[in-house]
Amino acid sequence: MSEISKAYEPQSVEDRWYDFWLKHHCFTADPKSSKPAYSIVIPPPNVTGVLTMGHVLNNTIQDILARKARMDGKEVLWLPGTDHAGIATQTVVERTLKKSGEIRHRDDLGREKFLERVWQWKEKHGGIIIQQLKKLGASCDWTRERFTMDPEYSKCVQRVFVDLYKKGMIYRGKRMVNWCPVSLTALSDEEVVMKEQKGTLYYFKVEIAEAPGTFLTVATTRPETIPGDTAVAVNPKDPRYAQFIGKHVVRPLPAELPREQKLIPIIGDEYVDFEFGTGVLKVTPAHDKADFEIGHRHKLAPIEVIDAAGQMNDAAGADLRGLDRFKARKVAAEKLTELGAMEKEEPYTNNVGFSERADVPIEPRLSEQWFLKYPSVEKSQAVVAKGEMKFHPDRWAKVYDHWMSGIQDWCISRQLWWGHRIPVWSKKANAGESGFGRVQTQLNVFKQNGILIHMNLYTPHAKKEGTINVLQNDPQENYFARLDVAVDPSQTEIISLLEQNGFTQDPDVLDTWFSSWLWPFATMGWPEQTETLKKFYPTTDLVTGPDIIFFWVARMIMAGFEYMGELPFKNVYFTGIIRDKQGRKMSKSLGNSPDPLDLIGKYGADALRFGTMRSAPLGQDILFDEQNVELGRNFCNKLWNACRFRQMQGGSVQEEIDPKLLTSDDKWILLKLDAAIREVNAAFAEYKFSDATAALYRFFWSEYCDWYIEASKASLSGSAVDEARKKNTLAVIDFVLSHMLRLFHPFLPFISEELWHGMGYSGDMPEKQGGQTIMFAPWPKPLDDEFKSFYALSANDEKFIETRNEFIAQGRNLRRNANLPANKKVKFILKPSGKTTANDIEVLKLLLNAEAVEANPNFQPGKNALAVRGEPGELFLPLEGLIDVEAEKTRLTKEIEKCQAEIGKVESKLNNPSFAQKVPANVLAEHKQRLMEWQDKLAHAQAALDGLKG
RNA sequence: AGGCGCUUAGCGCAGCGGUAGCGCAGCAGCUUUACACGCUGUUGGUCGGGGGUUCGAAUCCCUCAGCGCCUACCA
Repeated sequence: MSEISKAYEPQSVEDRWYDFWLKHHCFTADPKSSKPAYSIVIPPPNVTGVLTMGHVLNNTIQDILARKARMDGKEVLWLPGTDHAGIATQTVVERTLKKSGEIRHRDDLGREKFLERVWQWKEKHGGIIIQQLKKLGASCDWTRERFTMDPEYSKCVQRVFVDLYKKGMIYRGKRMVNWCPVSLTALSDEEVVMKEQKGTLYYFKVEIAEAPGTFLTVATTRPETIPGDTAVAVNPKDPRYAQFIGKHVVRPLPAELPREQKLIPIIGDEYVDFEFGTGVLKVTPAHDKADFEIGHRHKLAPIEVIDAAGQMNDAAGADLRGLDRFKARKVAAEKLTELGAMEKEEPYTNNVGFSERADVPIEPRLSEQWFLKYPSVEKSQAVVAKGEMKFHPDRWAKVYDHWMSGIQDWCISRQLWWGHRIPVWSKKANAGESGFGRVQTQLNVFKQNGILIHMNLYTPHAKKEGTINVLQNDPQENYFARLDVAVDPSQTEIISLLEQNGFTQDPDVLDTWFSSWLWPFATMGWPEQTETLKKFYPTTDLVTGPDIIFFWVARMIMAGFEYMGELPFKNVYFTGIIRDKQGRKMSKSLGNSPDPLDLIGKYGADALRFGTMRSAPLGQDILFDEQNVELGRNFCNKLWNACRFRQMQGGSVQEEIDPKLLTSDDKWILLKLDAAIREVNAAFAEYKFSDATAALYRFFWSEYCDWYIEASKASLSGSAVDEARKKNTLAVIDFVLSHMLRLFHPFLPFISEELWHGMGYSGDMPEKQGGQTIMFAPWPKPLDDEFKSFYALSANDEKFIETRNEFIAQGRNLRRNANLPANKKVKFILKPSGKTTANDIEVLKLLLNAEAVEANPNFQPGKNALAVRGEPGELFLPLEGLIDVEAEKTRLTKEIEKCQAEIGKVESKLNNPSFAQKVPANVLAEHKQRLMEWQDKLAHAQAALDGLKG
């Protein structure tokens, strides 16, 4: 073993081993391997993103799982990659170009030039996060890194689109969608987050045209949409208003319009809640989802008054035209007041949908979009409900089930440029044109030749091939019919035919999640039945945040069933959310989000990993505190020094252990190792990583370092070193350390590898199973019965050391009671209770920090000698007048009180007649035993107190 | 508004029917020859409130309160 420094310096170690692993292809998965498969696909981070604490948590867990699986002898594929993140990436590039003054709008560049710039941006900033993941130690198979806009991946996306189109699952429809006036695109329901907003509820009155002087009062939060109102609705069962149904009211805005153009009907609709507001609802079909449906039921043509960018249009009238919708709200309210229509304004809190990305209120807007009816819904829902796919923690299964039950069609088109362009070519025809007969005939030739091609003809009257009849009752569309042709973009012949005939490709791109939902198989070479796909699909575990359970997890399950006929993963681990010390979410604006790379630089990647895992219990949010990382650093340093200590003892490495030479301490630590292995295994089985780290922490620090190593010094460097015994102790130490390093490896990959080699433990391992790297060393097995009986390990050894340690703790206590500083060496006297070996005495001396421990079976304590009693006998600390009698009296009195309290508790139970009758025998016996123990302690303390007085 | 979760020592958590525990912080002492990124000792809690079941409740049931998350078209 090479020379080892006093403190662990991760910086000099980590890069070296990462390069080593890469150079030796340790992360590369071999689909031809005969080992059982274990696989994870990474939740692809945004290609231009940077590493956050959330990524650290998520990817550390994946790395732990992957590394553990390798040590378990699995063939592991951890498949990495990045996501093109349509809106986020496009927004960033657009903003940058605007900021530099290069463009005012993306149209200034045009689609192709703009996309060139995005690709440039991606080349420049993309992949930073990949480098950062490497710093963290992520053991991804980088040879298989994928990007959702890779050519092969894009083909998968288009193929799936065309397939679902053919199946009639994808359709085009004019619907109310969530429109983001900043990103200028439609969003799916999942991309809308509800936020509580403080606003105003405006009450205004409208006159009933047929009954002049009679008014209805309407309550609204959005007076700016009044010009878009096409009716007021009341509940037909509402006795106050039912009589007015069929009459008309005069809409107050736009003010300049003549009265007869502002007459709108009073309609009856069960949707209206007569408890709320005034029970009269204004109906704005163009700008409200519910109103749209009411409008639809009553055949009311919508009036659009807000444009795509959220500004009022001409139809909104002279007062509002050109204003931003929020400015318009105020102006509209003022106008109502001015007109004398405003009755009152009340402060009001309601929930408003915000665009997740742009963080502005979305505007419900009628527009033509592509929708997907989800495939394989029932199967996907059942697989979790039946427990064939497990969620950890499982309460998320309920959330999933609930969402799947109320699943809505997915709006998959986005009015963006960065993404997968929708592979549909279409042409509209006016009523006078001859239609599409010629093109259809030509396309049918391709179809007959088995080339993927699907058509939908949209007309006001006919339905063909699953057509959705969108043109009916749509006066805004001025064409007669449209032919949509979905075709795989690789079919260039068809596309040129289409384009020659005046067809153009749909300008929109697909929602980013429409590509991510294929991730588990599209990354593995689908639709080819590749070796990789056969070996590694379905994947074993998925690790992700619960915030994307609908965005991603649910959709992957459905895509998995639809295209692979099988679930995409067997287990889903949902991490918590990383928050700051005060429990706030990490965010850029709060500045409470530490840069993980800074932390790695300061403390090391292992420290960051360990600190994070230690504080991340399953199913709970994580409060990030740099102190945890510091603790991880301290832990690594302790591990480093524990190994350094072993190294300083010299001797040859990993000798055979001779059962005959084992001390009780040796046996004890072997049993503790066994317990630790079992605990860590149990924790892994339940994905409880914080339990695993806690067990390792306790075993290594408290049991191994604090007790075992200190005790073993008796054999290693005591007054009378027995060479054979020393050699045997070193063998035990090597045994424990070599197991421990392996247990640590998934959590602390770098330092464990460094020490594995540094200590020479790799030396006697087979090349592929630990010889080359600890990564493939076999995961420690619990000690079996054969092992235990060969080394004569028994519960008695464990019990003996445990009581001995308790005894030592009490002995150390004597010092404090006597106010003796730790550096004052004192002599203890032991009155042994049974056989006491020289080694036992030596261990006592070391652990008591004593000048000497004198064994004297006939010792008669004089006055002022402190005493404790335990397994090895009675221990005395003679003090000859140095003792602080009062302090000791206080302590003993306190102890007596404690004993009496406990005795009281147990006695009151035992004296309860029904207790003895009803309680199980073992519990009764245990209580009696407990009573005796406390009584014994009481007697002892009482005697000691009496001794002081005497 | 519904659903889920949480409430145990200053902080973060474990325990989930039979003597309230762990880590960190705090306090006191210590250059004990692996480690001050350390060692030794140690102070903190009627387990959110109330009621019930039980011989026995932090643990099971009911109820109230606070916090958090998710779902939802109440203007």
